[in-house]
Amino acid sequence: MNKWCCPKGKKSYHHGNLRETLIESALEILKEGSLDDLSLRALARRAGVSQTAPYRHFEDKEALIAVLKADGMAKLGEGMRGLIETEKDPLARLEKIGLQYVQFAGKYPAHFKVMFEYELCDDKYEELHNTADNTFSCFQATVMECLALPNARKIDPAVALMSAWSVVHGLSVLLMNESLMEHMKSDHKMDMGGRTEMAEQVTKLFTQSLVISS
Amino acid sequence: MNKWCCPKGKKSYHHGNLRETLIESALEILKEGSLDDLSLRALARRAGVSQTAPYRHFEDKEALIAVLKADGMAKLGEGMRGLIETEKDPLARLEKIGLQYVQFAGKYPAHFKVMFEYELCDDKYEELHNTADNTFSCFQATVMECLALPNARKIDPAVALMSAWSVVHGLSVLLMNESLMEHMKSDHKMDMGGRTEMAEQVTKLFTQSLVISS
DNA sequence: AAAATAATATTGACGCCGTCAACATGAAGG
DNA sequence: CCTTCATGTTGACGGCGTCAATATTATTTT
Repeated sequence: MNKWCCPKGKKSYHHGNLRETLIESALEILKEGSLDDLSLRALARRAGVSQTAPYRHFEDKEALIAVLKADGMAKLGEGMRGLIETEKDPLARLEKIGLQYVQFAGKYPAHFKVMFEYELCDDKYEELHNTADNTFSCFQATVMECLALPNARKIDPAVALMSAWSVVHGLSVLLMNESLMEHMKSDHKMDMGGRTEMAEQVTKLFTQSLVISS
Repeated sequence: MNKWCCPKGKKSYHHGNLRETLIESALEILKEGSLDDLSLRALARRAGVSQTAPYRHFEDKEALIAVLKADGMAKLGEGMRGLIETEKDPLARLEKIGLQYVQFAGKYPAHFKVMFEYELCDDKYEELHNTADNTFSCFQATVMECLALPNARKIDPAVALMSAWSVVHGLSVLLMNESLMEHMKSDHKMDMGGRTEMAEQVTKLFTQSLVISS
């Protein structure tokens, strides 16, 4: 395939690579814009194609969103798998995973929002389902390793998992919300420090709660 | 005012109470529908009024949203103030406040989403700013009381505050997300139990991390 | 090579949405 | 009574997701 791809930018009736182009454009928009800027029509425009062309590649807008969600989940998962291999201490790894999670949200807020705020019945999209499952397993495995530590406190695994996830997810969301952070700084005389430092300290406080304090 | 209010449901050119009607309708929609169902046109329709009538009472859609956000913040704050008066033990109170927070999100997910996912420069809306500030202070004060306890561990106040808020907010958000919860239950053999129990245990785990374990 | 088929893209329309400009109605106050 | 001003209406604009009908081109079959 792709044999007919126009060699010198000549306009041809068929685009030849529209699906990938649309996805890439969408990811670019998510990098520099907000969720509202993401419309099928805008993507079509950007690809120099008619407004309904995308429907030959995505059943509807949700199907495109599902791909973007899967892409984000995959990126999150890659980072986690990297840390699973390089950081063998479960507690230290959990802290690093948490930091990574928060930084991802800070770097790509719109993409992060699509991943977690755009709801769709996602077992309808197999790739998304599997990818999310995979990424989630990395996180879960690390928490479970922490609970298996000799000095671990006795905590219900489900509670530990939800707690860990809630901390990093909540922190990600709150830090992304400018007006909330503005409240903290100006009106309550709180020095929030940098994103990274805050994330490090918050995750550290959490991991400490998993083991017997020495 | 209101003198001209139609006494027997007779249609009159002037509605007489449109602003409140719109707000109430919006709150109803948030109770039983999703955020997408909330449009100025739908509200106007529901009030039996033309599509541009709302613009005599709200500069634009954001201004209406600001009112809804303020309303939600006020309700959250009321609950917190109630607990400040009835529960004097800071740790127990923090747990109850956390539970309340999570339950609010569970009961009114759409309203909760408007409050935290619909971003707007909210110091443009004074009432919202003040209400949010007030509610936030209740939460902050409780965390600070915990840190002032005799057996409190030494934790940076900003870190403790962000941690506490992250836990309850993150948990609220994750529990609201059906597909994420579906992942947990089906694919990872986790029993999440009920919303309430999970919230209780998660917040308890957090408050324990604030004090020296006995 | 020619004809049939399937994939891909286009045009035009529909009903939503937020919002604006111009106009209509009617209550309030001199 | 007559003006003023808040409140409501009509009609329009551009944007959105999406559908039906049509056109163009790639691939496959004959």
